[in-house]
Amino acid sequence: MSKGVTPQSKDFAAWYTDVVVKTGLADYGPVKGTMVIKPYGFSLWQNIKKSLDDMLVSSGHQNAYFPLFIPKSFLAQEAEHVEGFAKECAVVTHTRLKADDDDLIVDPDSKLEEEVIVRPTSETVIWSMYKKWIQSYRDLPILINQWANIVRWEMRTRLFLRTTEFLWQEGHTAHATAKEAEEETLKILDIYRTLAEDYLALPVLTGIKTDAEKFAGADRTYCIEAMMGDKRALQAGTSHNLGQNFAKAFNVTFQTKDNQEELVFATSWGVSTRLVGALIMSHGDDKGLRLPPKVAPIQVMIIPIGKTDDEKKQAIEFINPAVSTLRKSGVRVEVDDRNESPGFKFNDWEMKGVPLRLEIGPRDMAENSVSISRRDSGEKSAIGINDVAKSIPALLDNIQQNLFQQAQSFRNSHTKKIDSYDEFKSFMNETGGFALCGWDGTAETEQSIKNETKATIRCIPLSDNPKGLKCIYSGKAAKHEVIFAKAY
RNA sequence: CGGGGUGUAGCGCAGCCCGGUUAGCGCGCGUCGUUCGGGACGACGAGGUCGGAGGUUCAAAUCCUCUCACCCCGACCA
Repeated sequence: MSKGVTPQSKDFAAWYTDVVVKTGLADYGPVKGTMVIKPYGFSLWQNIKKSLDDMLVSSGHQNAYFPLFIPKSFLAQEAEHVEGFAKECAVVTHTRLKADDDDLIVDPDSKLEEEVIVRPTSETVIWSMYKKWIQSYRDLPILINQWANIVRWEMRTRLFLRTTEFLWQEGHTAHATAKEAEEETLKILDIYRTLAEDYLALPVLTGIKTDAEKFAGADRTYCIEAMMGDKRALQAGTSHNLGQNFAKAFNVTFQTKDNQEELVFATSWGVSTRLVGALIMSHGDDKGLRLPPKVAPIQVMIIPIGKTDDEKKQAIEFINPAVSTLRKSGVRVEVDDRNESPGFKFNDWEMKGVPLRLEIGPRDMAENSVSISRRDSGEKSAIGINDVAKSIPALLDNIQQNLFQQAQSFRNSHTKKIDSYDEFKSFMNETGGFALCGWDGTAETEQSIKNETKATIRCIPLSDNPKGLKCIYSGKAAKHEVIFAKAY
């Protein structure tokens, strides 16, 4: 294995893969498009998961678990939904294997009467259950979330960004009124924005998807969109207002207070392990990862330095009281006592994105201090041993803020208002970034622009104000001011 | 499914065109010793049905045929 990772400027895609594999976040699985999330990557995911789960639970949602397998017929119940997912479903057709000479073959006698699909998302199975659970307005709302794995048999995959199987959470709520469902959809969008910005240090645009880009079966899809280090857009989370579409498909009605029968209103929403990819691509640099402290598996790595084992042991003893204090206050601190050279360890933990590194050697101990390095800025300084425990939380906080600000100013400096299509084309082909443009609201315009430039409408920002704008493509009066970008 | 490419040690590769008997190199790995403040070094050592099947030949990693797998580009993709 060569040292370090491919520089971003040389090949962003190769840099990304290098980072994921060499830092031990994930590895390729044996089946095409699958990945193993290794302990370091899983720990990162669990920190993200914990942050979001706390917010979901404290906003009144409950966790539950629905089956992996769905009757094939369920998918067909909602017309747009089936069209959206049919092409990427794993289908279970048999239940047994049998020996055939030296080989294992599918036992033809075990063919299923009704084939079963592996969930690509759970709306259908969940709504088939909600039908049983909902009779009266008193049964509403239902606010359920599940943490699960799903399978979408995509043709082209990339670690964390698009894998055949991935982990996510999917919320599925049922409401008595359209207003309540819309409020829920927006509440979740705001929780996702908070997760991205306050925990992942990832500035996001919130907006609504065009009909072409919305979820198959939704009335409206809201999303958070982020800019990656190569200026391409990544959809980081979606929140759908499903209206009464799934209630119609599964015939889920309830009795109102005044004894009327009405269809239930629904929402669904999800974020996935793709967020890990978003973190990597928005904060990473040529040395590797730069993890935001709030979700970093290790926040502080301690490197003892000494010519002898004895000196290293002294260094560890020197820092131990501070380590205990930090751990008690919830800081994730580790000591690297591997038998490697200090230089190797510095590079290793920098690649792995640990926010703070403490070096302790004879020189530090003589000064009664420790050397401290920030991964975000590369800054190094010395801190008195007695100040370590109290300054580190503040430093971690500062790193969290700084990563957010760097990502935000990067995005802002690559976001441009454009009103000529010629400029738009060269922006998409050469410069790259987010283009803020007028759009006439037609699917034809959207499709033509996609065909000609590969740029898509990422979202109609919630702050939409098309007054006086003209469509970048047709020149007609703009219906919306939208964000165009090339996306993952 | 179209176009291109690659399969040789855990990883990255050379050898193949022009067949030759013990198949190499770097990294990594093991043991021991010296090192240790920005990717240390030495000695010794372990590790291979050369993707698979068939063929040509005295002889195949190398030539021929078939086959499988994976990667990249495209089409596709909430």
